[in-house]
Amino acid sequence: MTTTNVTIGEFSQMTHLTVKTLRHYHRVGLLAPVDVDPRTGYRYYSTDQVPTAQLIRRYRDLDMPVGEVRAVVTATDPATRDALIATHLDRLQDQLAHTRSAVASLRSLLEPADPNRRIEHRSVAATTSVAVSDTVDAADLARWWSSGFTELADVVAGLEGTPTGPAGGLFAKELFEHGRGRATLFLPVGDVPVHGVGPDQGRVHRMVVPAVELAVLVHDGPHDDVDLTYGALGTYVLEHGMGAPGPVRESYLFDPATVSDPDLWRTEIGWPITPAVGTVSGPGSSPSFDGIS
Amino acid sequence: MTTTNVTIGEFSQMTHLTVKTLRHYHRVGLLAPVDVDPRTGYRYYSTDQVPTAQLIRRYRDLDMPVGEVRAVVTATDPATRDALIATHLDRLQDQLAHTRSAVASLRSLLEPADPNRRIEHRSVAATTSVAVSDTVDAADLARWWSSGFTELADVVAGLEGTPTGPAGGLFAKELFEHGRGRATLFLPVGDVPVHGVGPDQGRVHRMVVPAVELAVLVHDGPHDDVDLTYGALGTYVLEHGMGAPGPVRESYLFDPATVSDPDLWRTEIGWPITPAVGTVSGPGSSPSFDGIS
DNA sequence: TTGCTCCTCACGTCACGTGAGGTGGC
DNA sequence: TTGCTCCTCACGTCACGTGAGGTGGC
Repeated sequence: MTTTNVTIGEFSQMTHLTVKTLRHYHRVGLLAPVDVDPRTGYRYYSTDQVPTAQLIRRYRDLDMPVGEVRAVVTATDPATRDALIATHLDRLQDQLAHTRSAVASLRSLLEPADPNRRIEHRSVAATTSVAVSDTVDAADLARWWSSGFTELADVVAGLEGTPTGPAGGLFAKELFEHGRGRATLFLPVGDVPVHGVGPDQGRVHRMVVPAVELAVLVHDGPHDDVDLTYGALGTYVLEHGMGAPGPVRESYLFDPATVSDPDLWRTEIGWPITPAVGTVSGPGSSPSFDGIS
Repeated sequence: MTTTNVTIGEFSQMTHLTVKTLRHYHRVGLLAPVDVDPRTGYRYYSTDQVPTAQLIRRYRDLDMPVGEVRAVVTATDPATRDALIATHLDRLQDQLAHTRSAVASLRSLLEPADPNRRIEHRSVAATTSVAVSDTVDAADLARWWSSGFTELADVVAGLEGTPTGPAGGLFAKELFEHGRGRATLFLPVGDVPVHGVGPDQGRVHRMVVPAVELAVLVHDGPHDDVDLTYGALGTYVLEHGMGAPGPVRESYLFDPATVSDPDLWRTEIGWPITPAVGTVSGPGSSPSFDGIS
């Protein structure tokens, strides 16, 4: 073992980590020098530590949080380590996909605006459903949504004659206003008794989705752009002074388990409104919210 | 114009920007409400502002800094705006490329280490060169390097019998230790009088690159990984207690103007060492630093 | 001995989020 | 009137960087 202890400046030149960064990593316990002179406070690193420092640099280059880097470089079990790395690489993939769709979405936003889409009013009746509910962060919503769909489908698969309409979602306004709030995914099962779904089956429970008056606008394509439809719909509702409390609804006119291309998705957004007085609103016979009305 | 003023909460639901974020954007002057009640401080937004908010969301999704987003959304000239956007999209491309190479580099680091490469000692004589020098941030080094190469090549193109050796670089240690420092790119032109390159021609100037003793290690491939070679070389030099002051040198045994695939690059890294006493070091006849020695 | 390297400590940066404590609006 | 919405202000987060003021090592 011909290792040598070097000063922080020398170690910095060897690893291309700045002196400030090395002191920071010492403070947060990510990379401690092998020796610290108790009198002067001088840090001494071993040439042994160069490979570790190089790995740390790579992980940080990939924006892995410092806490996770610490877990990776101190992991004794290679399987644990590899799992952490794989999880992070997946995260990078997700970010890349997100960036791609944001670029596409920006391009389409900069084109001349699409003609105003048709908004309709709809009275939706209460429906018995099976549902999953959670308080979630807006940032995690997409992941939550797809795993929730799978959970629901698994439970409903064994039931007869179900579902009786398209799946839907309820999203509390705090989810958008504060970035965290209640989200519910439901599948209408009608009034047939549902064997095997008692008050609780795993996280899936029965619930009666309440009746509501909605202004409804169709959103085509992936949900990265769904804020555009919310904007158009909210503008309409508030300019007509008919906003009402309660969660926003979404109705999924596709099955994400079989339609894997989000470009083919069709979603209806329903914004709660005050019941129309002196206005004739449709009897709820449109195809989309049928399962609910 | 059927616009309506809405509260911050309503605007938040319409745009999917949180209330906290909207207040922040007001504070930093990115998106001001059309009206603020002077008595209560209540913010009121116009439904007109929804499209702008949606754009802001897209730009921020793409990690465009708030200051730039402000410039983009307040730009009156579409050409200016488009240029800002294009610049940012280029930045994203660079980041993507950087991430890709960091992933590749991580994979190779996790493989069993490559056999130790051969380090040689070399005495390099002083050489007359043309050069560009700047104090640069380490983060900008790659960009600086390629544009500097172009500048040098342009000036040298008209000279006869030049260059007399491969291009090289000098990098002050502060560049690595503090993330900012002096960097020099040079092309040896020998002792022939160089017409047209006086003391100054644009940023290109003549300089005598001084003689030095070096430990030299070859680095193959793109420079994203160059810290690995610095680590191996620095470890060797310091374990033998022969570190010397002065900038690190690089010698580029390829022409980046013609070899566009960085996988084919071959770079020599030279770390200053104390002149060998009682050790026979090569006479400097190796091919790489020949132009300098 | 000079000056170069290293040290600590407090604060700054960026884009928000958290949370306390309080008031206005329907 | 209740409680829900909105407000400000101060501080926290993350991963460092900046800069002042001071000491150690060759």
